[in-house]
Amino acid sequence: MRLSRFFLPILRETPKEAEIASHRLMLRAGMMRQEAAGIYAFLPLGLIVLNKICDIVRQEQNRSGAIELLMPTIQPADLWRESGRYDAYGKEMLRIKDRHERDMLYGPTNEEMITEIFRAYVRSYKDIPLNLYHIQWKFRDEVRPRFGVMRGREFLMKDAYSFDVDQAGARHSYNKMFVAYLRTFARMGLKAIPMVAETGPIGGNLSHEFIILASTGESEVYCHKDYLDFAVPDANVDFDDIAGLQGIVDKWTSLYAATSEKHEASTFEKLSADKQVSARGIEVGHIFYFGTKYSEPMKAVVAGPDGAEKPVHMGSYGIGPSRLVAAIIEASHDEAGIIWPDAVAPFKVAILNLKQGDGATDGACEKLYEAFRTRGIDVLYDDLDQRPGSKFATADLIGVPWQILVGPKGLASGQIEVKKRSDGSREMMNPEDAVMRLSANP
RNA sequence: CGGGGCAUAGCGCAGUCUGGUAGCGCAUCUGCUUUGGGAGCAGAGGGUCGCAGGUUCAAAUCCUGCUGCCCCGACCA
Repeated sequence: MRLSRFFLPILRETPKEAEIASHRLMLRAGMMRQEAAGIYAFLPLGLIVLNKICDIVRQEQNRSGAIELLMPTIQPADLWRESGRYDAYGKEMLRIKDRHERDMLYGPTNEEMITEIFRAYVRSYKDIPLNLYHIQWKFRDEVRPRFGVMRGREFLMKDAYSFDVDQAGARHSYNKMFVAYLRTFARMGLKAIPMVAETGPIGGNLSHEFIILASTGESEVYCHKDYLDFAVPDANVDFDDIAGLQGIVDKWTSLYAATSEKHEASTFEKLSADKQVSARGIEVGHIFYFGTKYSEPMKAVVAGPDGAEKPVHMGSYGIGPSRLVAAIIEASHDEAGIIWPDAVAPFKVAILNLKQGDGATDGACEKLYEAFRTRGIDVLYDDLDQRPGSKFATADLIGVPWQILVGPKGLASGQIEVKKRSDGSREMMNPEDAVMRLSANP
């Protein structure tokens, strides 16, 4: 992408409403724009990142055997009357009427609808287990939205729903998501720790929140330090290996880890002092097993081998991709701006033409730009007619992992400078070597 | 939902107390000079002062009502 043809409205000054780093940086880097309290438009740079996050989420959901569909944002109220949640959900649910005065709502979650879809088609135990997910915008009319997309009212959520014949099956489905989540967050460069959690209005009795540690997090959390060094299952993990998967989950739940709601100080304090981590955290995922809470009232039943119909055992599993954009920034930034982990970086490489209009630098930049493009590397070419200082500031702000500085100084000896955003290290090299180096492991 | 605050140009702000026809920095546009960490000079454009009433010869400024947004707390992917 040529910066001169991109839409990147960066701000030099911080809008006054932004208190925390991710909110500030997302506004300054031209990633999003607030349209109302807790409601944001994603601008091109923000959307690229959001899509990369969704890609990773999708890949890991698919790897675990979950199947993607897409449900609507607007739902009929009658579905929610069946489950009893139309009255129970309260003011967080945005209720609307259509032109025929029918009660509708903007979905805060999709248990009812997925159960309706399931019961419409699935009749036999032979057709399950089944895990269906979608990535769709949700609306929860939060009392007090804040911190940008960290706690917005409209937010993107990946929500998966599992259906099993019995509790043991549901447990395995739960474990699949547990392991998929470990992999998902690790691929984004995050250390997410599963913590025992309250089940909230979703219901059920087995639940973990996936929390990343960050000083600006909204939850108080307590955990064993060793979790920070646990190895995440690799891509070859066998999701059909019931015992193997249970082993992974057992390991990841063997040590103390709880949010403040479930915190037991007496247990926590028995850990040796150097293993006690008491911190703030950001919830980036939440998984639940809730049995027949919805299948029973909504009559989602399957016939067993004996012909008897029984309600299915369900679980639901959420990840907030829009919140993850902010969470990743909270976990990875410095004074100058964002530092994107490679996997979600909007561009891997930024070429900075330090003397736009100069034949030598223009030529070298164009050649580099073409070389990266033909190799399929996401590259941003800063071809604006601006001074070097502002180009450095922009590149640092938007957090591209690798910056290639092309100026007369280096070109005099046929070299360009490669700067690594994460640690600021720089190295002079030939353009060809830079292309080789940065194309090596995509 | 309780408590506090803010609303003036794209962004950050001054002007409001003490009423007199709106200003600063950055950004934008034009020209020239610059070019390795947010350039300099000269010029230009851009605002029904959140909305609606009221007081007054005159309202960004005073009064009343409304709306939006932010922060702290209680609740939440």
